[in-house]
This record gives sequence, structure tokens and C-alpha cells, in this order.
Amino acid sequence: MSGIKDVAKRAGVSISTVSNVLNQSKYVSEELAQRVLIAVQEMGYHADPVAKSMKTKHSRNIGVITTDICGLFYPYVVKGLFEVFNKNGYNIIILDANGVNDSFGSIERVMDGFAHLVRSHVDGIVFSSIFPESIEAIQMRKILKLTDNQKKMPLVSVETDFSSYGIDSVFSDSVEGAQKATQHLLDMGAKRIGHITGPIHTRVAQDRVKGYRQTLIDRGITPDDSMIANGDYTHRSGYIAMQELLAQCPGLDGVFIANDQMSVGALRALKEAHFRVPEDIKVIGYDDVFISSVVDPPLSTIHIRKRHMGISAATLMLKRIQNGKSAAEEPVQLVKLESRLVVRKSTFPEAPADWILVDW
Amino acid sequence: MSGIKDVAKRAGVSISTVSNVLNQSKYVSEELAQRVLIAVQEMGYHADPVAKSMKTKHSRNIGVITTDICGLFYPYVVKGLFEVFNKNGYNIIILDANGVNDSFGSIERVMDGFAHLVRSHVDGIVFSSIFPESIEAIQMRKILKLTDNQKKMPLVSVETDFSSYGIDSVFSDSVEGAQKATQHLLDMGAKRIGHITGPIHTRVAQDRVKGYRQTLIDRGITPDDSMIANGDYTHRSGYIAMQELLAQCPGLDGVFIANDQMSVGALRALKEAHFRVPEDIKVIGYDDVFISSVVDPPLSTIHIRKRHMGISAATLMLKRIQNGKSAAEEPVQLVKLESRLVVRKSTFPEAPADWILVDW
DNA sequence: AATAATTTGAAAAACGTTTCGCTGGGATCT
DNA sequence: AGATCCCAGCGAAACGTTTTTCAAATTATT
Repeated sequence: MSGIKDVAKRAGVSISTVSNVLNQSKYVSEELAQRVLIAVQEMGYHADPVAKSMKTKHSRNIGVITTDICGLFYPYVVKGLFEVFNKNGYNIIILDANGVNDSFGSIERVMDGFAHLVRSHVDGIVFSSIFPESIEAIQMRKILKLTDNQKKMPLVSVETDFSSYGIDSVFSDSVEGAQKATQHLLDMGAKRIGHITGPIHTRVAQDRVKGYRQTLIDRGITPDDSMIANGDYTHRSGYIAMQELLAQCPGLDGVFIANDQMSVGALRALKEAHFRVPEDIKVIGYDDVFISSVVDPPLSTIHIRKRHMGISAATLMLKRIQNGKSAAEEPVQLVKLESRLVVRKSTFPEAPADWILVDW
Repeated sequence: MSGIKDVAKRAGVSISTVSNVLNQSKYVSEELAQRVLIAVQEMGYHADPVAKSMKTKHSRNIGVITTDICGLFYPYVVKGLFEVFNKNGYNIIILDANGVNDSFGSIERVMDGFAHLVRSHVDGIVFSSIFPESIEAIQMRKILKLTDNQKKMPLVSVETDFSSYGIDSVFSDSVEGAQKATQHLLDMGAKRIGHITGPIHTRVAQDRVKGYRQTLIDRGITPDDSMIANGDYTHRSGYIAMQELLAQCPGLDGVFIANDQMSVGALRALKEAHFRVPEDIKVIGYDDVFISSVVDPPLSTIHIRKRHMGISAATLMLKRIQNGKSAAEEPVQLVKLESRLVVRKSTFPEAPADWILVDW
């Protein structure tokens, strides 16, 4: 493989001139520049990204820490990231935080991966939080300090708001979304409304509980914790949690479920228990993923613009990278994505079928 | 950030000794080794992966070229890759071949990405083919030659058999799977069986057509090309293709669809046209993905062990990396994953519900 | 016309590792 | 005891770039 020195020799110039031409880092006379460019063409030269990265300390690579690449939600965020990063010449290194057997990996493993990314001179890290924010933020800060990187490495949080830790964030307000969902159930006439949560140590899951409880209180209903069951975002856990709820809460006529994948399990449990949806019990989920409009009955839900989450996150990061200012020097960027109530048959029998229209 | 020379100074030894201790590349007396290890501990030293990679020409990174990270199929393969690569200390750089608007990216874009991966000294590349094998194989070979890498870079193809091009492959025989599917439709009493294909320039899609036609011939039925409609693996295309088929083929009572995502669209089209499944028409898909057992009616299909595909591919690659022999020096490795017929209600009304059991 | 200022390109240092070749002292052999 | 061999550990070269420094050549200034 030909290196920069071969090009230099062929063009009859010095190594530094080749570098200067290629990076446009210094004026080089038109004539030499042409000679260099031709030599580069002829030899099919490309600078070795590794050697380059060693000098410059950046790599045109972005680290992405993902919580579940096999879910129905995250891949769309990643797709959004791909779109803008690839277009701008960045590659993406994905680190999936999910363990093999446990549904969430250990924080040590994730942080090891984080550290490895920093050491690899990635130009920024997009992450989605799966641990309590405080410890996650602290650990990341520690790692960055250890690597003399505390100020510089651009970080963007996706899905949960880390702005109070000085980290750019793209998120959608889960409290608000949960309120919309719960209100909708009430509006459709449900009186006794249960809730199935996501992994409860997670900010997002907690916020959805908060929105649910708040709405009930606002409407003069006292929340009853026995009507809350915990899940972990898998359809299986939704199935089990729904069975619990049915056993514990006589007269249940509505349920707000923290994501759609669990809702699929819940719908199944209801079908097996011979409950009719929405006549006997109304069901609303969260996220609006691929299956939501496809299951029977189609699932009312809160739509999140997942791809746009990725696009926004990438855009934010590119801005940071380009102007070189850290979140400490310039104001933290915070993008709040609007969520939208989508009404389907699981709460409203007359809802039209929309499955073919939806863009996830 | 502390470098190897700081460690050396602190331990009172030379740089090379530190390196030798850390890489166990040369015997170092117990005493010095201890001193070094302690210094490393105290300073939290980790070798800079970039600098290391520059010398050693490998990176502990694996490139993965993916065809649709947002599909229901590929993420599970990737998960399998993650499992074994991460466990062995490799990171994964994903390159999604899907374009933004077109469902398949251009071959130039993919090959540019491929070239960038090899220049970045990835230790191997796992790819899934989306173009005709011949041109894809040739292009890759060209790039490897250009980078003086022709013999060394380990390549593994996932999903389609590239062994005739000297490339290790993990695949599942699509001809065979399509035969199982078509036979099953016949066994269940279907007489006039249509087919909806995948992207037809693709080997996998062609093989599924082949298996379908072969089975009909074997059973004394003359295949009729007007009963074949082309799709592109999206649910939307399945919907449209099913409508075509219904219009073109009176008396259709069975359809084999090249993947489950299209089958979802097809089921919807059938429902809208007031066909009962399986009473009026039997439907079988391919892949067995998350939604297959969840739709109404649950979908008969050909199960592929997606995660295992990833696991096998990674294992093959690790083997290559470890013994350092290229596919030219040692026999090409070929793993054929068995596919399995899964019978659900879309072909057999009495089939039990199995959704909660399935491990995708 | 002589000197100063500027422009252009080459040479060399640096990035943080691994690895090659070498040295000097202890063990082994005759 | 003297010569030989071996080996632990060291210094320096190398990997392929970018960047800094410096020298030569050209242009501008007085």
C-alpha cells in the first residue's frame, strides 16, 4: 500500500507539501498542488486513518451506546444517527449495553466500553441512559478526567434529559406523554386505570409513572399503587404484569403501559382472560413502533419521532465538534421532541386503520 | 493522560520493559514485572489503542456491513455478533448499507465504506450481501488488492453462501427453506399457490423462488410466473404485492411470501379483501421474526436462527484471526444453519399459540 | 542598490506505541 | 581461571501521518 512518502516521491515534492495539499492546511502553488493531486490519483492514495488519528487526536468515528439494538425502538434512533453522521463522513462504533442474559448490562461493562471509546479518540459519544442519571454522569465524568478529556469530548444523551449535568440532550418529555396517555383513557370513559412500568430504576420509566399519577390526581382520583405493576420493556414482562394487574384490581377498565412491546404481551394476556379491548378494558401504550398498528386490535399509543431523535442528536453533536466548544464553555443544548397521541382501536373502536401510512 | 513513558519512569524501568510486561511478549523478572504492574495500577494507565494499532496493524475492531438495521431480522444477527465479539474484546463498527430513501444503498457507497474499514485496520469484516454476489466479491477483492491486503483480511458472509468466491460463509439454505414452505402449503391442501419475492437481484430472494418452483414441479404442478409478484421485504410492498396477486390469480388458495415483514402487509391486504386466513387462503412467510407469532392470525413461517447466525459468523472469524491463515491458505469455512418449519394458524387452524415460548 | 519582509517548500520533530538489536554481567563450560 | 554463552533489560528505530521550524528564493521598501 502506498503511503504519503511514495506520493511525495512520485510528485517530486516533500512529504509536508503532500500533506498540505491534501488537508489544505497551507498555501501551495497551483503547479505543485496539481502534481500532487495527480500523483494521488494515479496511486490511489488514501491517508491511513489510524496514523492520522494518532497525530490529530480525532478519528471521524462516533461512539454510540445503545440500550437494546434488538428492540423496536432503538434501531430507528440509530438509523437517524447513521443518516447524518455517514453523510458527514463519520463512522459509528456501536456498543450495545444489553447483557446476554440479563436485560440490562452491568454499569461496569458499559463504563469500560465508554472508556475504551474515549481512548480510541472517538470524536464524540451518543448514549442512551439505562442507569440512574447521577451515577452514570459521575462515572462518565471520572473517566473523562482520567483521560485528560474532561472538557473536550462531546457527549449527547438521547431519550433522557441530562442537561442538569451539563450534557447536551435530545429527549421527549415522558411526564407529558404519560399525561396525554392517561388523560386519553379518562376521556374515553375509563375509571379504574392501571399502569405497567418500564425498568423502574430508569428515569424514563419513573417519569411515565409520574405523569400517570399526576393526571389521576388532577382529575380527582387517588392513585393506588396496587394498580401499578413493574415490567422491563419486554413483551413477556407485559404479559406477566397484565396478569398480575387483572388478579389484583377488580373492575380495571383501562391500562397505560410504558411501551408498546409490553403492550403486545398485555393484549395477549387480556385475550386469554377473555377481556374485550376496548369494550371491557382500554389499553394505551407508548412509543408507536412497528407492530403497534399491526396488532389486533391496533394499539393506541404515544408517538415518538425516533428517527428524528437520532437526527437531532447527530446534528447537535456535529455542531459541538465543528465549533470546538465544550458544553462547559457554551450553553448546554437541549432539544425536546414533541410526542403525539395516536388513537387506534385499543381505546376507540371507531378509529380508522392507519397502519400503512405510519412512518416509524 | 499518562503514557507508557510515564509508567516507565515511575516504575524505574525502560519503556520497552513496560511494553513487554503488558503484552507478555518477552520474559521479564518477577520483580520488575511487579513494579511495572503496580505503576500501571497507580496511574490508571491503558495503552492508547490508536498508537498500538498503528504499529501492530490491527485494531481489535470488526467491521460489520449490515443491510437493514431497522428490520426485524438483522438486529438479531448483530446481537449474536456482539455477544461473541465483545466477550473477546473486539468492538464493532457498523456500516448500514441502506440508503435514506432507496431501500438499498448504492454499491459505490457500500464499497467506499468497505475500503474505509480496511484502511482503518479492522481485524475482519462481516457482511451481508445485497448485490449480485459476483460483482460484490470482485469489488471487494479489488479493494483488498489495492490496499495490499488481498490475502490477509478475514471476511465472513452472513446469510448468503460466498464459499465459491473463497469467502467463509454462514448461511441457511433458502432453496431448502422455500421447499419446506411450499410443501407445507401443498400438504395443507392448497392447490393454487402464489409467491411474493424479496428484492429479486438478491441471491437469497432468487433461491426462495427457485425452491418454490422446484417444489411445484416435483408435485406435478407447472409453475406460473403470473402467480409471482415482486416485493422488497417491506410490509408495504407485501401489501401491494398481495393485492396484485389477488387481482391476477383467481382461485388463489395459498401464498408463500419471502419474509414475514411482507407477510404482515399481505395479511392486511387479505383482511381488507375479506379473505379468511387460512380457510380461504393459506399464508406462510419466512424468517420467523418478532411479530410473526403476534399478528392475527399467527403466521406459519420458516424459522431461521438469526442470533446463531451472528454467533457462528463471529466464531468463524475469530478462528481466522487467531490462526492467521487466510481463506486462500486454509479451506474455506462454510456453516449451514438448519431452518425449521413453524406451523401456526395462518396455515393450520388448530395450531397452538406459541408466542410466549419463542426465542428469536 | 542594498536591505528588509514575505512567500514557498523542505527537513525534522512529534504523536505513543512495539520491536529490533545491543550491552553487560552472571552462569556454564573447558 | 579464562573463555564462551545466555539472557534480562535498555536504547533506538520504526509505524504513517501532521505540524513546527528553518532556509532559500522572491518581492517589497528605502
